[in-house]
Amino acid sequence: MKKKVIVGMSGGVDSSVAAYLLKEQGYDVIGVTMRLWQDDTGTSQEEGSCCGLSAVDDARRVADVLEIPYYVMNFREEFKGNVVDYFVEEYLHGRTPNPCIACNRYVKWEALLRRGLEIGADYIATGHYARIDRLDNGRYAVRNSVTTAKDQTYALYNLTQEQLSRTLMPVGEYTKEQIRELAVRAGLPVADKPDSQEICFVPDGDYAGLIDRLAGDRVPGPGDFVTTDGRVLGRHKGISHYTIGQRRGLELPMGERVFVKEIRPEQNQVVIGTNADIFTTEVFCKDVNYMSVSDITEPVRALAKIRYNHKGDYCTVEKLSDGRLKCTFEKPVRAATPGQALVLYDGEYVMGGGVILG
RNA sequence: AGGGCUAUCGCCAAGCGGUAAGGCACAGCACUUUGACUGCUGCAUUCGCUGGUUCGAAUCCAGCUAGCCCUG
Repeated sequence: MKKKVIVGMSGGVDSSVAAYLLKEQGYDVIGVTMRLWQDDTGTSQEEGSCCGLSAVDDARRVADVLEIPYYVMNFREEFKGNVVDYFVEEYLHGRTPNPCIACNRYVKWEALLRRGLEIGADYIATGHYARIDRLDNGRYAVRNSVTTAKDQTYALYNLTQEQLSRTLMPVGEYTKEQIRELAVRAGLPVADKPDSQEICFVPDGDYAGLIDRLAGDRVPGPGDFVTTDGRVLGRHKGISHYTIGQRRGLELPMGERVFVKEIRPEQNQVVIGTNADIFTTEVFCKDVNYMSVSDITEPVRALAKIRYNHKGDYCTVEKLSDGRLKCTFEKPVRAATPGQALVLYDGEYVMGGGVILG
């Protein structure tokens, strides 16, 4: 009896090859594109989006070539509630969200997986550059892709054991180059599509416009730029326009480069400092998801990534009585940003992670 | 309205008779799952204004204007 797998197809090269590989491996493959954001009017939405019109067209063509069943499923509500609203809310509170992590956990691996199970699937699969292993301790953990250059484990730290036990990521065994070659060899019509870039529901990068549209008068207005010792340096455009470590767009001619050191939502202030001012050695995080380990009972040394694309630095992780994690880095890290994820690594495996606190 | 000082790119600031440094800001591009960081490129034919001296002035001289300080 063939195992049935639902492949989330974005219309891009990676997920297309994932479907191809699974079929080659003997699975009963069903292609699904998730309708996430695009509205019913069918307007705009260009390439680079994971949920636009071209995505559906391309995915359908790939499914045709592979001769697998293909469906478009509507997840707009789930996406709006778990990703977009969260994204906006975080910015309103002066934090910097990572929507892809929320999308993975709550939309792809919760809504899609549930829907897949309902139609009899055994697994869900995606085109992520990561691998999943079952460890000796019985736990499932996301493992680095064979290419460190294209590693996407950071965005997957929040998946549950249940979700991981039903997940396949065939693309993690290859490099991006090999994936493109496979796409060409398999005759997939998307072999040379460019990688997507921006956050999919803000393709033009206009965060402010999106936040204005969704939050309206709840968007925080202008306030003061201040120094740590309370000196007012100027006016800012509203805290949702800034993130920790940001330099550009401040419009503060201080003679030297200055950066956002802290955002104080309750006082509507943005604290400014020099580059040296934004390094910290201690980072706290909450909402911890444990992956390769079931818990952290005593201090442990681990590599930690503080943002996507951070190469990682070593720290000692300690679990506090309230469940939060205290990470003490061996070397100060730059611009730890509330709202972003801190992901811990145990060798090649994701140990767990949480959300950075202010 | 007596005396002194200063006026150079959006901000700060070199320059001191030989044909406008630099920093910050800003813009574009690259990179990018932080509107991040970083990198690259660009950014005063012109030096408060008007005359004068000189082969040649932002640099010297005169007047005017503006700001600051002191004395009334």
